[in-house]
Amino acid sequence: MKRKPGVSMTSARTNTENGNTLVIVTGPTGIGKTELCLEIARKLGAEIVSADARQFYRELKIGTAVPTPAQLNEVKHHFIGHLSIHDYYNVSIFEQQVIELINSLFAKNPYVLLCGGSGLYIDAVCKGLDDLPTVCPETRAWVEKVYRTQGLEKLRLWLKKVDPIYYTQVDLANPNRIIRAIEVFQSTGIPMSQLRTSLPKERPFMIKTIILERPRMELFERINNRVDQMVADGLIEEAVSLFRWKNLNALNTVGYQELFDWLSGKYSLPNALEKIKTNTRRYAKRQITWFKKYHDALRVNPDRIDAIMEYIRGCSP
RNA sequence: GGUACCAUAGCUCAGUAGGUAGAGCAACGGACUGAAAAUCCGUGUGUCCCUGGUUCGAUUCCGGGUGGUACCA
Repeated sequence: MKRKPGVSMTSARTNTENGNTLVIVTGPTGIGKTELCLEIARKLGAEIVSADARQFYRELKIGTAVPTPAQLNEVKHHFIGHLSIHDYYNVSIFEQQVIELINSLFAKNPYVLLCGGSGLYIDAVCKGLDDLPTVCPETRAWVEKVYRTQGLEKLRLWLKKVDPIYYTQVDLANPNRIIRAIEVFQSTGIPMSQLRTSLPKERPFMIKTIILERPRMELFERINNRVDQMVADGLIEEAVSLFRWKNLNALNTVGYQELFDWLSGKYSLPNALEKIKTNTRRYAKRQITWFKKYHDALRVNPDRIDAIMEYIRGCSP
């Protein structure tokens, strides 16, 4: 649960002998990652790997602010639109695929860009995940059904019985965490608390992390404007076309759920659009909180391209 | 111009039979290991419009301003 003090989150154990560098560009949604990454990629001749867990899905374009076709054409991007919303996917698969990919990309260029705002996915690339099982859908459905029919307290008691240690560590108000721990035990017979080591994996490359920042008010204004732009670009039509799949996990996403609620008659369209803005702002806030633990990163305004390039090219991280 | 009503948190409003105040939303802070744009936890941030008066004490009662709304001219 608690991370060991002093262990870096983003470049814990790296082998820097070969000089290969993974440049991570992250920050809250709407800060300007896409534009900046494109410019960095041009300067370095590097390719871009997305760390944005919603841009994976090819059906989600407008609402997830994927790069334009022109941008995608100019610089090679990976992990954008490589999945359908009907596919199963998770962070662990991402970790394996990205590590494999970037190691092959280093054969062409000493720099690879990892660009996106999904903190858990970035952590998976930087320090890896423990060897936890991916459980079969039946097991999850079973545990979920117990939660729905018998409530959270029932799950807590279940967890207390199968993993009393994790019971004292986990957020007991968060159903997702408890469900996960139970399903891990049910499918392996090993308690979650034994499988979690939290030991960072060694990566055969250097990591430099850039966290983009702007004044809060400026960021929120950009977010509000971007939502308006998405609507002008056809977000509503996109949501309407996906309405029948509204229960898929990939569509449990800001920008879609609010419009689905409107389509279900829950509230008016102007209300739905206002809620998209609010929920996007909250998402940005959660991201900002997450990135606060990246202690060894460069925190910079995306306009300061010169400082950013100097940081990337500089000898000392 | 006259009459009535209103003025309290960023917004919409409640309240204090006189003892410096609280809801919703917004906002802010935090957690996070295969659902992560997900999921979950925590926090009131206030010249109670201004100014005199009464009072031990006024956001509350009274007078006068100012601003707003409605109706009458």
